[in-house]
Amino acid sequence: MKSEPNSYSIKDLQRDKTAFWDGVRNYQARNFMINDMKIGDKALFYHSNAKPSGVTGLATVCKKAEPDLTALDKKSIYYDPKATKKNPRWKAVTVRFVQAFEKTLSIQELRQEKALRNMSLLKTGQRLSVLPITKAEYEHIVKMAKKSYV
DNA sequence: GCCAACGTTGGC
DNA sequence: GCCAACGTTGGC
Repeated sequence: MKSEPNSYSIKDLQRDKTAFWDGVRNYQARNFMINDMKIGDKALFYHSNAKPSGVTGLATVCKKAEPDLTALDKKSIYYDPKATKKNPRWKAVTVRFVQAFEKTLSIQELRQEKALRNMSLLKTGQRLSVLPITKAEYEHIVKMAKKSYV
């Protein structure tokens, strides 16, 4: 799950404990949250447009997708004129903080890993803010994070 | 700031 | 349903 740290960072999640992942306005990303993300699922927290960009921590899904009502709020930056009360159009899961890495695993470091070669996050032109990862990819990145503490 | 690689919109 | 124009994302 990607976020720009100047809008919502892993530190913000650490402080808040949980966060409703609102503001996703892409159908593919939304559908991942609705169809594929279940309570207890593990997630990587990724900082985009950051210095450096990369994985900065771990989270877990603690609430399944429910309507994202910021789409109905005209004052919200996430307002969507096509959303209605009957059909809010957008949904989002809630995630719980698990861990903040001491050091960001930068996208350059991730690209160097053969085990992550096929990771959807690293594919050119991918712009989805919510992306699926495999168990192997997740575990590999957790291992990398542990190594970087030594 | 640049720009490639998308997704979305809307006229037809 | 096509597709040009436009807007956005995000690494660099």
